[in-house]
Amino acid sequence: MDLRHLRYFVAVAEEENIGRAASRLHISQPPLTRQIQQLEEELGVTLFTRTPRGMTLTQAGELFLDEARNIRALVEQATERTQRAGQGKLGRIDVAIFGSAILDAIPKLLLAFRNRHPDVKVVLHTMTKAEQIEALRQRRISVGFNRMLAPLEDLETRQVTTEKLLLAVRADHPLARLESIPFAELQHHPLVLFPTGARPSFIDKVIGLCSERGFQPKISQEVGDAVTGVALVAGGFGVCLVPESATTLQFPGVVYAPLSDTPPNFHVDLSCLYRKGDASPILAAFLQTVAEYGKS
Amino acid sequence: MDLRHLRYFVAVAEEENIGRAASRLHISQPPLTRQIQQLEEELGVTLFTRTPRGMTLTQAGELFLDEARNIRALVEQATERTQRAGQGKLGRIDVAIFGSAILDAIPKLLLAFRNRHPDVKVVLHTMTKAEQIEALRQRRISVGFNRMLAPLEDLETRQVTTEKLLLAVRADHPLARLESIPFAELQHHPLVLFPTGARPSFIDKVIGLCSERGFQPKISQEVGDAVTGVALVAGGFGVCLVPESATTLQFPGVVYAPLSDTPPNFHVDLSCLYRKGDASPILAAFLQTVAEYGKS
DNA sequence: TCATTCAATACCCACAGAGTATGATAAGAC
DNA sequence: GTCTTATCATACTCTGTGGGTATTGAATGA
Repeated sequence: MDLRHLRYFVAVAEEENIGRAASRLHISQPPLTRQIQQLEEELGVTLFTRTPRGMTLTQAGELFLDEARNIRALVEQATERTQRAGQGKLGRIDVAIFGSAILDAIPKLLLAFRNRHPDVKVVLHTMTKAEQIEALRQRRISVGFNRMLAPLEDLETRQVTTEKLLLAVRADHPLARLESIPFAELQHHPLVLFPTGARPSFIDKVIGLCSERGFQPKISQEVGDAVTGVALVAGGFGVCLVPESATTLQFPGVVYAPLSDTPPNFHVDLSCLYRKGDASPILAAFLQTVAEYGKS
Repeated sequence: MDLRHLRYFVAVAEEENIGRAASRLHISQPPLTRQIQQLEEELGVTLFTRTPRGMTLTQAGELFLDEARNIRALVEQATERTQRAGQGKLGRIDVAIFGSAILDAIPKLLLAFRNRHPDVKVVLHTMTKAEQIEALRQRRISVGFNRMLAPLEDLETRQVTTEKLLLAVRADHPLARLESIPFAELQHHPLVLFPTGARPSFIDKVIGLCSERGFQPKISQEVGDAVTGVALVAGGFGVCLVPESATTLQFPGVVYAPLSDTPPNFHVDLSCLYRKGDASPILAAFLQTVAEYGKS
């Protein structure tokens, strides 16, 4: 039995006339007769009673008509859904983020993707950089967001945004009174750094900027994420360089001040990471949104 | 797209290897490759990622696998149900009965049929003989039960049972004292007759039996059915000839007495009536049960 | 570096589905 | 009653496609 048999059967059942059904199906009458006979023979059931006025369904035929319509509808639905899945419009994507990445770009980006692909379920996982890389290789996630990504053999990176850096200081700190803080000032104040864990990280970026200017920062404390870092600034542990997006994090008694006289490349990138050669259409759609987001 | 495509696709998806899937399907590898390619092309969707180790489903492929399995299960179920319908094991049959036919044979027969064909819904309609004939011609029913059926052009009859006749008399009636009542006694007592309506009927049977013996019965009253007839006997309207099965109808103050010295053919048939050339397998199964019931 | 193991391609054959022409049958028209 | 017309079924031919064999291409692992 074939889907063709079902299509033909439904046509004949609806027209109650082989000739009309044949022309509706754009074939001639004899092959249609044969197909119906074949179907009946294969089922071992008489589906129609033949009269000189046409064909009428038997009771078994009525039942089979219902079933045939169901099957055809299901087939249509299956192709439609599969095609949507193939276009990245239906399905699921697992995305890794890191602690403070949720502060700015990521939520906007996810919102944009959700609006464009409402039937794609986005599952978020909070992971460190090392965890993201492993999860990508094990195919537990399709894309991860992070900073300071070094090139890798099997993983591709793409820059999402770039942000300049600001200094988080206590409101009652002497530096807070300045309009903008000269970068060199950093050598005189203890620094809170983040994140701990996998290198290279934002920590190395800050240390690198300092050494470009010929000094080594005084490290007051290393912490896991920007939130904790700013909290320690409030607690008097020193000052802390943060990406601009972290300023959405308003903390009582802490202000974010711009710096002047900064070294070149005084900014930090947010990138995403995915498997080389991953042909998933959902990933492609996701990266498409990422790219358009980066432009704006 | 074909059911074959689905069958092949499921095999490949399950084996994750075209060669193994091909041997499972008892075909060689190249045609299977081509069928899968065809399917992908028709859907416009990549269902598998090809690796040198085999084929693994894409996300869209996973979805399509679900759908394909559903469709195949539905097809299987459809053929199975249709075949059961074609064998008269599934469906519905509309059966007409007349008033007092429900007294004996019909319920037993329906019970036997129900037991043998539990998935066939039997719908009962109470109709007079004329109504049954019209309903049969209009295909509103498939079979009717009645007595005294004359041969008809387009309808077939089949005898179900034959019953002898008994006389319903009041318990305080002089005849009730006799062991058995000589038939000729009937000419001295008023008779209650049933049913009114379409001729020939049971009434004609009784009158015929009397005239065979050379007398005309005194007709006390004509009523619609046996129940009313026996009720009038209880009320003193006279005596009433009833088929044996009516004795299940116990009425206070009425007894059923056998007759002696009866004319030949002193019994009445219960027959069923159906369309000539009706090929419905459910009717065939029903008539099969009727035939076997008649034997026992 | 070579053997192994996949899928993909090239090419051929046979069968089944579609076409044309015709037959069989019953219902209406006159 | 006869003829026409509608229906479905059959006979026969042809072509497209599914399936077969042989081979190539690509990647992995010994």
